[in-house]
Amino acid sequence: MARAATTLDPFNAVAEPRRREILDVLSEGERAVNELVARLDLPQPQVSKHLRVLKEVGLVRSRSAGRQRLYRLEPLALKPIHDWVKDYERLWNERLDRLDGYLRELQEKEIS
Amino acid sequence: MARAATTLDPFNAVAEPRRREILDVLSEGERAVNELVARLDLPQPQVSKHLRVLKEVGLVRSRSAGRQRLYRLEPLALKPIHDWVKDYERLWNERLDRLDGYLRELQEKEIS
DNA sequence: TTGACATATTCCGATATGGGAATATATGGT
DNA sequence: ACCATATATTCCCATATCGGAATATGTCAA
Repeated sequence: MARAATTLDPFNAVAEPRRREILDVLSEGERAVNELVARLDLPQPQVSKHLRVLKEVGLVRSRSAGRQRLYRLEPLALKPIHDWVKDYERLWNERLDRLDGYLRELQEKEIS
Repeated sequence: MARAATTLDPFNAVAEPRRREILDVLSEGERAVNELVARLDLPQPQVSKHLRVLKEVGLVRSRSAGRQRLYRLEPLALKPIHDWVKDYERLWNERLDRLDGYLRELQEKEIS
């Protein structure tokens, strides 16, 4: 077995920087493949392929409009990622607090 | 070129479920490879290999203690991921709000 | 129907990945 | 020095990945 399929979960889908860029653009609103290609300066097939992956994990939805295909973000599909990292936020805040405390200590010594 | 190296950024490192599990255990505190192996029921070499990746992206640090090697989490290295998804939180909350509003509307109609 | 435009799919090649097994490299105890 | 324990590394394999190029599919317009 190689790496887990990108299509399985949002973590994998989002591991690809280009796909994150696509999502970033879509966070501004619905966009045609066309516009994404122009915006990201990527070959059209690559964009379509990335969109396919994003769609399979439920991160985007699409609808047809004339000969264009409009993609929109499905932000809720990112929640699992958020939920996972959120728990770690506490940990690094504690660390920063300790660092802060340490710096204050140093400063007091300096003053005295 | 194939997929970007897992060792490049935390997004890739964390895309692997086993590595997320390792981090989850380490979030409880420093652990020896030994203990991780027992906890996760994985072959020792795999654990060491995953730890290597996590170390290269700065997600963990290690220190020697006798013949054991203790690994500890470096939570701050997860912040880039948090920062990225955080911006989307607003979007899905808005969506949920609209859904909520819609449900209230329905309810009011029902009452009247 | 034919042609232009928009998007999706397929085929190919290079590469990185994760797992397994075996082995190497510490380090401590006797 | 020798052995046991703890961990890291290496080798090999099957497979999935991304990129590029070419091509297929779909849709509108004249």
